[in-house]
Amino acid sequence: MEELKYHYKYPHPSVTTDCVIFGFDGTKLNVLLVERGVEPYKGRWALPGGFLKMDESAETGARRELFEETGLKTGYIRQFHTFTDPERDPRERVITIAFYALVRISEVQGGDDAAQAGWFPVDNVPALAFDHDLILRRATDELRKQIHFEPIGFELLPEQFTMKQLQHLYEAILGVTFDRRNFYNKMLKLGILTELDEKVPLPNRKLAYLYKFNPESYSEMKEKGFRLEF
Amino acid sequence: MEELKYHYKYPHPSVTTDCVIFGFDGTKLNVLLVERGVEPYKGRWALPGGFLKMDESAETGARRELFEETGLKTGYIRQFHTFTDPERDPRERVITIAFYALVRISEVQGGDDAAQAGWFPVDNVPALAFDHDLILRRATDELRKQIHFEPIGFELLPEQFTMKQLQHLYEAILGVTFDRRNFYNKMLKLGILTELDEKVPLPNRKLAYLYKFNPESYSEMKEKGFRLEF
DNA sequence: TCAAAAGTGTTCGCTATACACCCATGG
DNA sequence: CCATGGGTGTATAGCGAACACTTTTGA
Repeated sequence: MEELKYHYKYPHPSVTTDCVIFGFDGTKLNVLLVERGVEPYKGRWALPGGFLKMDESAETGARRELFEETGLKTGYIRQFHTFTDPERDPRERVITIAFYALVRISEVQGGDDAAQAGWFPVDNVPALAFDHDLILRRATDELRKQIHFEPIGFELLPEQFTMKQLQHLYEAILGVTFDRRNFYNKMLKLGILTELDEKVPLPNRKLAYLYKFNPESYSEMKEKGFRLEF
Repeated sequence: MEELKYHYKYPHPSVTTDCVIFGFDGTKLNVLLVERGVEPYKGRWALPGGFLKMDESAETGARRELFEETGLKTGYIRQFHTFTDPERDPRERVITIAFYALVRISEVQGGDDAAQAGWFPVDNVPALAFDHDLILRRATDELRKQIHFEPIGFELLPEQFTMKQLQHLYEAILGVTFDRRNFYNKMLKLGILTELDEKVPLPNRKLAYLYKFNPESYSEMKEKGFRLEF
């Protein structure tokens, strides 16, 4: 029998973190899922996550998971909701603190984890374990809200990108289409992009300007009380 | 010695909910605090909160706390962040799921709780127990963000209110001042207010129109894809 | 020379803002 | 009759949305 070494006067729930890892493949918003190797929901796809250690904050725990699954040590990660339905885990009471992370698919290394992992378009995922469908939906909603007010989209693109790539990203996240010229103007007027000297040949087509996100000028604007709105 | 009846293979944190209860006194945004009767931080003011029961969701727990402190069974309540710093409680590992609630001060009954409770202006609270200063600050920030996109301010006012009261509320929350005429026009154009037939005499002055929030027309607009923006 | 995609500028309508006068009430 | 504060409308500027032509390159 297992040794039960930890004793409390009152019952305590288990606490986990789960992480919705978003990536962009140039066309669609994708999410990284892992296949469960153990019961319950063995063989089902699920969000990467795990138990919170007693000496780490939730964000530290979520970053640990992120690293274990993608090999990435930086990147945007944000806590967005804690899921606490008493029935959400069939075994015992488990509450989970949910995060979403934005990563560059190209920089992702296979996880150390033996678990099978894969990218899926967010609008076409298989049935997930536990309440992870709900968590994914909530994360997508939050990302959509967030991108109106914070320049987080750049975390999903290479450091240097074309305007068209950026437009596709916004369109994929928000589920709308923009007029190309208006999008260009609006983005440039925000003043948070730096135009690079180099141009890049598109897939056997002509040359396009490259841009990069300019965090300094964004911080500057934010300090001056500027409220980004896209 | 206490009886330790609950046993686990791995250590589990304690989980609490804390609730930032906002009220509006006509001039300033206020928060309900309770005085702690036990160590640690005995005698310090703190946010109402308590341990999550094993068979209730976090929101149910937070509503229970809300009722115990204010006697209110309805009202707006929203989870906004979970605080997990390992050092946030000096006794043991405690994570807290934080909510904010919006109530009408006038409807608040004294809590059943023996604890001393009181309203404080959010910009002038005493030093709080634990990390409750931080939680309060974060709640205020969230409320400010939220009120731009959701018609939640009405939860803080009487059912019937004058335009001036509504303006004062928005000004108190956002920390700005509005032009009276523009505020009137903007609010009325949103189409979520019903003008009542009755007028009310202001404090020994003339008569003013009364309005009430119209949730039906708001739901209708929301379904049509209208995005409220104030 | 033709197709595909990038770069660029103008017009128009709407919305946000700034602003002033009249009226009702109570003292 | 005077002071206080509520109710109302207009003029202007800035922003967002709609929109077309030219240029480059590879096939």
